[in-house]
Amino acid sequence: MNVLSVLRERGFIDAVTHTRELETYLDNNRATCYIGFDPTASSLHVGSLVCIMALAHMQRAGHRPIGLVGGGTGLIGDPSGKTEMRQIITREQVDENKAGIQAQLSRFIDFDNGRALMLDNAQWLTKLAYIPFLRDIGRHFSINRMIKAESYKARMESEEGLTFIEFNYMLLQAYDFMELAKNHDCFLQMGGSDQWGNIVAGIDLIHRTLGKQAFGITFPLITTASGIKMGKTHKGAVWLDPERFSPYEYFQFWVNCDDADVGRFLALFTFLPMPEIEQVKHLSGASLNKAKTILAYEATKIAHGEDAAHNALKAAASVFGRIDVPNDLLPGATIPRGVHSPASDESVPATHLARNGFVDKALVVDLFTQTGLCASKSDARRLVKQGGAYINGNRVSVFDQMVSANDLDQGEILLRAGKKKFHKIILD
RNA sequence: GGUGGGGUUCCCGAGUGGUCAAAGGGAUCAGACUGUAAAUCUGACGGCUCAGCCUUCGGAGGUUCAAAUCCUCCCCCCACCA
Repeated sequence: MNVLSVLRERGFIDAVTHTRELETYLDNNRATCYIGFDPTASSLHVGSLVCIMALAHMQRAGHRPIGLVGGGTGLIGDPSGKTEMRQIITREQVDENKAGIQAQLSRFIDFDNGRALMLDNAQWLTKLAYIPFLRDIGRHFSINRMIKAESYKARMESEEGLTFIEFNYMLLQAYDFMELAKNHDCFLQMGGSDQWGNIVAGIDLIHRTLGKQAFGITFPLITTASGIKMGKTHKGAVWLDPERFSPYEYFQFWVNCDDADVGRFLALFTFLPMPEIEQVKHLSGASLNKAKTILAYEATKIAHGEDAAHNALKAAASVFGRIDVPNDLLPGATIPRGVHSPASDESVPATHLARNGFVDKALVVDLFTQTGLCASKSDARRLVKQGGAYINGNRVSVFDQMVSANDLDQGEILLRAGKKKFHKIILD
């Protein structure tokens, strides 16, 4: 089965240009393809995961992915799919963020021996001279056509308007594609569906300047079953950087996905074989939770490694109770099978505090605030008042309760806010 | 550059001298129900030394017993005109 079919089957495809020709091209070439990533943050988040996984699939199929960091375009800001102007970032920030992104991508893609490339469009974009650019590139673009593009239309009609530099984004991205086609033999660009206009513009430019056929694939915008863009939580974006978003939280993010999303997410965000995933779609009720566990495990393993996935699973079992992973469910998964019993472990978020004068000195509410479980002391009071605060599994009923000696369990205290948020206090 | 309209608590959006920590909706959080799901219902939703007090309504001043609401200057956004 060729990559295109794999991607199609797993739900990656929103639109494809020149389907027939692209299929032939992929069948007969060790193709090079690219996706651009914004260097607006030092970490990628699950919003980019579809793109990342697509690159990984391309590599598995023997093609060569290029991760292009938009160090040059990041200085401008893409208006596509945005309702307001994006903040322009500085050169220094771009460089810093670029490093973080490269490191993360290498968890999903193998960059050894030129099997994949990491490039930065600042390399060529910052060298452009205005007049030659207008003369050689600008002449190929029709304003009439551009303003009809969905990405610009929305902004043209909005109150915010569209600035001239944003309007140039399409030309720059098309130029990127042309540059990659010329120097790296890259004739396939992929991206989110909001990139369609930009990708097509690049294909056009390549055709006009190099006289060659290039291709484009776009991915659907992944929304959750409840209709919101995937990857947003109360804490903001779900980052791939373990420093910003721990593997435990990452694991929990997947466990907590909507029932209706499990099959779709397994297809998109794991490499498990499709026939097995099809079986999951027949599950319902509580048994679906086991599939969520596997989804979480596999996704965490891909992003953070096997050890991290393992620890997250253990941590989940220890705070939420035993987790049973049956042998016959998604047999292709590498998750440890059987019953995972609650056991003490190190993956629950923890805070170390000095033991001295702790007992009968520390206010329970303060602990909730200090550990970040509550945003403020008022928030903590509220939590207690509404019965959502627990200390070692016992509900806290009075807001000014002190920590007493019986609250210590081998020098540790397990705090819980609501049903799912845990934090451990360890006394040194 | 001119004229007009705006900037309100996370977001949208009421409020045009006291009854305003500020309607309503969304988001979020907690409780109940469950399966660490969804939907639903209930409650909360600026901070604190919490039945009281303190700080918020673009910024800085001013009028007043009292201002998000009135006045002055400044900053920013939008529309139309040039």
